[in-house]
Amino acid sequence: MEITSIRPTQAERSARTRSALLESAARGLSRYGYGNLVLEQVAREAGYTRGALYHQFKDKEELALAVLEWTDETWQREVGAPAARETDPVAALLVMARGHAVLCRREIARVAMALRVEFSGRDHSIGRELERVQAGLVKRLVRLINAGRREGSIPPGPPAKALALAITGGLEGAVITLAGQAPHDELLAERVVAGVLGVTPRDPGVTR
Amino acid sequence: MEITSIRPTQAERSARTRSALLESAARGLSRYGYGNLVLEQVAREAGYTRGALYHQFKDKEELALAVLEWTDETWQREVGAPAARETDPVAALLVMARGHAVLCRREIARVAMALRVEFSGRDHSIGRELERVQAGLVKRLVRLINAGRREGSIPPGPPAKALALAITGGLEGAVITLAGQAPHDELLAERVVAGVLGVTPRDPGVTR
DNA sequence: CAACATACGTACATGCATGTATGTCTTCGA
DNA sequence: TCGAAGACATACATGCATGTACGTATGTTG
Repeated sequence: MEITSIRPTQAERSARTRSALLESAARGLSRYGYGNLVLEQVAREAGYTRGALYHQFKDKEELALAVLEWTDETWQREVGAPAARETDPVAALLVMARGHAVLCRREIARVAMALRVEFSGRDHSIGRELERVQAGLVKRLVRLINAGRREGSIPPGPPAKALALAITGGLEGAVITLAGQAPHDELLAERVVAGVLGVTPRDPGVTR
Repeated sequence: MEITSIRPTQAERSARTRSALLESAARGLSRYGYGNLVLEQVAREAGYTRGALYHQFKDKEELALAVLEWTDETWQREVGAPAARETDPVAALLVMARGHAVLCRREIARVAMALRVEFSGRDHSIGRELERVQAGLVKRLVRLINAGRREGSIPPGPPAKALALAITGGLEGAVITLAGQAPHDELLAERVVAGVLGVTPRDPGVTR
């Protein structure tokens, strides 16, 4: 970290406004969706005008793609990485559930759901990027599920991919609807995942 | 049923076009959401023009409200009613899960999710109606959960309302993401609900 | 069958959000 | 220190979807 207070260099300045715009856009996307998102408001809530926004991003689409990338990175860092440190597959899946619930309190996890409603399955760059991210997550879940089944901690049943899809959707839906009702959101997120997997979580009853 | 084939009376004609428009709008809403829904396309896919649409509905908002009401009625008839015939609370909840999954194959269940993304929590008539429907469902779920807990078939845990919210969201999210992958969607919907409740379903998957 | 109402199509007006072009000020490199 | 480039604001042009006004044809009622 260099000295940044007195006179911010241009790169820093640019980076600051960029993240401010990204955060504002993420809030807007999760609240209103892509179609209803108005860039004037995004810029103003970040403390700028549309001029700054169009200076940083080519157009609305590229802004949305950047937000998507940003949220994915955040997810990988705050949910994916902790889960990766678990050795037991089931434990890893449950850690992901809890982490996702916690992340959702910051209402950034709704971005994916919002964009999915509007672009899922369409021939559109946002839709494709969305499915790319989703596919990566599903792939990871499938590996964990298969590992758990080989290990015997996850019972056999429907194809692992179906379980993975159900987990991503069910988890997102549940925590969004719970709207960050701590502390139940974590427990219930865990229960959704455990239920789909067909395992019984240790469930301390009173979250400990 | 009167004779309708030779010369449709005006009331019948009107009713036909109205449901055609409603169905088209429902598809459009679940695919694109409210903001991206273009009425020209809605009308054309139903075989009419925007003139017919504006004759049947005051404006876009009223159309969306009518769609919402229509989907709710469909849900009550095809999912709610069968569940109401079950005496055991847990059985009723699981029947609802399966029914919801089946309903989702017709991609009308996505309507609520799509509208929720854009209007949830906002001061808007669609948002309010959405929450009204949601509140009714949650109330019903809460009653079933409480009954099950008194009966002992559902273990104690977080507030019943939190469970109910998690069920609605988790169920919707899971079946939407599964996108009607029969037959797994039914089983996994059931597992989501069972997981949230903290019960173990009989699980005919491995047909014991 | 005549007068009227209803179902629907067509044409126009309006608003609003996006994207672009231009201008101003600050920072950077030589 | 001076010119160039970057960061951002302002002003303008364009497109597109909504809503409305009007026209037409098909039923309906006396």
